[in-house]
Formats: sequence, C-alpha cells, structure tokens
Amino acid sequence: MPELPEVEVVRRGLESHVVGRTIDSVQVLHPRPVRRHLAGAEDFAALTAGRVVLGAARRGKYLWLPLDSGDAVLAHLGMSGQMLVQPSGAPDERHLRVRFALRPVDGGAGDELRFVDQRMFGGLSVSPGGADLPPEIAHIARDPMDPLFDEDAFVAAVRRRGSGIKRILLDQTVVSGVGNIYADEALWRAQLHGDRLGTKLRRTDVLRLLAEVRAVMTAALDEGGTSFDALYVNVNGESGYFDRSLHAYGQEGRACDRCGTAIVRVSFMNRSSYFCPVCQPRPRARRAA
DNA sequence: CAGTGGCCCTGTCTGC
DNA sequence: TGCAGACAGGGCCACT
Repeated sequence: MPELPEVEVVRRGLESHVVGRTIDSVQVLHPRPVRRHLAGAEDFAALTAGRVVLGAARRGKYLWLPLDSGDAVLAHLGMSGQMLVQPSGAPDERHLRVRFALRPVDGGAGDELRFVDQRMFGGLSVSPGGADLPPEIAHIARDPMDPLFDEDAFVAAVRRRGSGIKRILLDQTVVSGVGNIYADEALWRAQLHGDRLGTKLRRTDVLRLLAEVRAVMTAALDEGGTSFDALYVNVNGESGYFDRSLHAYGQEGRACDRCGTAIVRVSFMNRSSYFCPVCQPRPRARRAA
C-alpha cells in the first residue's frame, strides 16, 4: 500500500541504481500492467529497449523515468507494485510482470529492473515526450512535500468544495500523494472528522490539517528511508512504520492515544475510515441519512 | 459543472 | 475441510 513516502523511497532507489543505465532489452510478462500503453506490449518494449534512463521523478504517487529519447516510462505502483533491482539470473518473483535488462557497467555483472505487482492495480506506459512532465499526469496537483506546492491555492480549493474533507484530501486534483492511511492519520492529528465539509472549514483548520499531512508523511519517510539500503522495496505492509506510529488507521477498538476512547471504523467509499469519535466529532447532522 | 459511487484485481483471512 | 464472501484500495469514469 505505497503512498507518497513509500513511492519517494522507491524513487530514491531508482535514482541511485537505475539512472544513467542503458536498457538493453525489455520483456513484458503480463499484458495488464501495460494496459495504459494503448499501442500494446510490443510497442512498449520497442520504445524502451536501447534507451538510456536520464532521471527518476515523482509527482504524488506517480513515478516516471525520463529517457534519452525524450519519452518517459510512466509508472504507478497501485497498491501492490514494487520496483526491484536484481542480479540477472535471480529467480523470477511470483508476480513479476515486466523485466528491464540493464547493460552491465564496467564489465560488472548484469542486473535487471523488475516491476512486480500482485494485484495489478498499478502499471507502466511510455509517455511520448513526457520526460519533463508526462501529459497524462499534468492534471494532478503537486504534493504537499513539493517546494512549489501552493498553500493558498490549496486552502481556497478546499473551502470551495462541498464534499467531506477526507474525500477532498483523496482528490488528486486538489492535492496529490495522500491515500487512505495518511488521510486518516492527518485527520486524527488535526482533530477533524472526515465528513466535515470543505466549505465549512476555517482557514486555520485547513492549514493545521496540511501541517499534519506533512508531519505524518515526513515521519514515514524518515522510517522508510532507513530500511531501503539494498533497494529492497517492501510494500507488503511491514515497513515498520505501521505498527509503531499509527494512531487511527487500522486501530478499531483500540484506545485513542489522546483521550482513551475506542477508535471507530466506518465504511467509506468501498474502504474504511478510522477516527476517534470524541477527538474528531462528527459534523452536525446533514439531513436524511 | 460539481459531486457521488461503482468498478478494476488477486491474495488472505474469517465465518459458516 | 471447503467454499463463499469480506477486505485491502488509487484512480478512472459514468451517472446524477
């Protein structure tokens, strides 16, 4: 369940291990992860083989690798995607989907960049001319850790919307990189209920919430960064971050770390929301329900 | 146009 | 034991 901090950790790993390398050959082992590449798997391989990777960039949860052709490999990890660098010859992972053979450097052993994805919500595509910013994701807002993130615009966008603040946090066109876990954690820290309407929030509430989004992401990044030395991306729930630092997400029935009240779980958009019913009181009833 | 909710996908876990 | 169903969930898209 990679969210922004985990994706950033992956980006750093790609930056140090893949940037500057030449892709010798590409093998697509399952069509679904390249479904967004409409021209098909063979075209995907043809456009990436022989190219040099010039960088590793990220916006929100999207990653892209600018190539020397001016195109970019655009990637989304979905909820179970991994990018692994493995020695060529290492046994294939059970859910290996795409293999990029990297040209050996200085006569060293060859290795591979592997896209592994169990549930295949994620995927790869080649973005034509997308080296700077793939047009496919140009509509996505900057994330809260981006130096160019516009706080005033964020506050204005939130206060313009008649949806609950949690849904707004998850809307990639308002702010990117926030998923279900960090949304619940930030709302708990800011003591706001996710159903509070954007239009009814005060500027100070929104700014406090934004600060908490950044705080929880920064904490996760600090912890995630340390367990990543060998470019080993563990996205199967054991980042070490989950058990130690979560106050709300997944804590149903456990005492709130602030007031001791049992954390409540409710269904939300085909998933779950967790919150403290005392620290994060529901907004006043919104007519029939 | 803004807002809402369904769907995609597979592995794991729970309950009958 | 075996099977059905719930659950995990980001982002897209159809619909109101």
